[in-house]
Amino acid sequence: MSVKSIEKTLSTLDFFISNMKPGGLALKDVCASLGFKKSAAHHMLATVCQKGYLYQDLKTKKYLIGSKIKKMSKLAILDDTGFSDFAFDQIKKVNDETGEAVHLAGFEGTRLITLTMLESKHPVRVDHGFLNKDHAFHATASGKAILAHMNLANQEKILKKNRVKFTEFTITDKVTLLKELNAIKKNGYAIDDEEFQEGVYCVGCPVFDQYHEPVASVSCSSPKYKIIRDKKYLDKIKSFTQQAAIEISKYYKPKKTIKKGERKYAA
Amino acid sequence: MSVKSIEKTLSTLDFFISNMKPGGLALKDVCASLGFKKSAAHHMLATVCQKGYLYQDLKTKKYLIGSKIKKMSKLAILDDTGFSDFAFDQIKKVNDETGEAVHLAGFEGTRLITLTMLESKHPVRVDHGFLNKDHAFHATASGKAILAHMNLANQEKILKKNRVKFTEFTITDKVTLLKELNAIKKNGYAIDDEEFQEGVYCVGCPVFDQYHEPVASVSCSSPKYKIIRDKKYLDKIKSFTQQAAIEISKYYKPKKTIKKGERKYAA
DNA sequence: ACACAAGTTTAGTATTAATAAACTATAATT
DNA sequence: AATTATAGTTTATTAATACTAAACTTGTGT
Repeated sequence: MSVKSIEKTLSTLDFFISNMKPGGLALKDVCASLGFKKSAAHHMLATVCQKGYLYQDLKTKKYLIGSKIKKMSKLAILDDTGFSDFAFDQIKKVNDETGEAVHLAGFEGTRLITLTMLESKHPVRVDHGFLNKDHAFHATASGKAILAHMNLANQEKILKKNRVKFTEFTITDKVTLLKELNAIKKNGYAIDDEEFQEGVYCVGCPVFDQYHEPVASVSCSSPKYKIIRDKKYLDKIKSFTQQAAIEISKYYKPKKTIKKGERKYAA
Repeated sequence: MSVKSIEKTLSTLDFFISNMKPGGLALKDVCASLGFKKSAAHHMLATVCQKGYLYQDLKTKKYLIGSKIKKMSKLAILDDTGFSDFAFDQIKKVNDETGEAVHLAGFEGTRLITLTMLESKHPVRVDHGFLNKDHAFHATASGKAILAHMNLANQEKILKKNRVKFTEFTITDKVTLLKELNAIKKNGYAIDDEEFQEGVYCVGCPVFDQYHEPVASVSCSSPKYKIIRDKKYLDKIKSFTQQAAIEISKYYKPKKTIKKGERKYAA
């Protein structure tokens, strides 16, 4: 079950984060974009302002990002960039060698999150269109690579969530998907053959922590026609992606600087 | 009117931001601290997780800061540090010359926010205990300095909000406060004589934008006994604080780099 | 293996958030 | 300057929803 007024509120914050304009956003803009009644939206925004997450300009009546959200941006808690930074060199190597888009994905509970990515020859470290966006576990090489190595209980939790059909090749059937995951576990890499986007072929390899629990994945995407045209091209991508994932896994191995005690399992 | 479920949710996010622990926070911790029933809290947290603002570790069941919040911390929208950076040198000068705590406060709608502060000899640029915290307009030198120079309509809006009595010296009576504000406007500086904290005496001066609208204030706090002991000490503090406020106001004067058009009024 | 603690789910009720309409204030138009 | 239009705010009502309580499940420690 979910609490609807919270959903609406957080969707509104999402909207502000993605669509902020210099002078702020007007009530009617929020209503128009999110389909709220102005009265209800007003009550909601008043409450959000009261808590300091937004604030309303006294003259223009427009809503702006409040101090609470700004405060968040300065918090040390959020600095978990260590892993992404460590992984970056490896990600870059795959990008350099293949010239294709490379992604590093992590997961939070049942969500798959893009931590870092590199576009074909164009490094994009801060592209908020894709970065931190959550993706489908069942329809991506990154997702399946992680999923395959998870314990069955957590696998189940993620698969229980809606398995959206993105293309005609998206595997939505549970049994088929479980077979696929088994194969991935044996092979050590996952394939996304136009399952998320048409014409896009990806290879994904899992990153493990010190307990050999999957915690992230590296994936490399290529236009499918290249894969078809040159059989060896896939082998090349596969090998570099796999190597990167192995190297990144070492982040969890030698160093004892990582939190000990609390973290006995994969996230 | 305010929406209670939103209040609770945002209070919960506040709680996570302020009280986060390495392994995350447990449901029972949230309930114990905020006085929620576990069932209700569970529904709420499930929704917040669904929206990606938090997430739940699959093994430990503890709740952690989600990607949405992390994403916020990387957004360019939030970078309004220009003003604080410009002001810092002036703030520092007051701190160097007086050795006392100096604050730069701005405001968001009807809230007074600490933007930067310097402790006696100990520069604290990132102290989340005080930074970005919102303070009382009616009981601080910073607040009254801004309030005095505001237009009456906005003054009214802020004064309408609860005027809490912090000490026996806090002015809560509206008529008395309005007289005080008039005097401040004439003098060009505001005094907080133990109105917020006992034994603490502050001087506050307004910072104006290009339209001569008050947008911020500089304040300098001193233990009251020093003020009593040495009459000239107050003059010294007053003079440095005032000078800083005048200098900081220049941020809005010459440079045309500031957003033009949209911002015709004070925030 | 048992008991305890923490988290999850469910169904029912009472509170609450959304509605609609009236009102106010501000901006645009003639 | 007066009028109309537009956006935001407030209020009372009702329909919906979030909270409660209790049963259930899962996991942990003894």
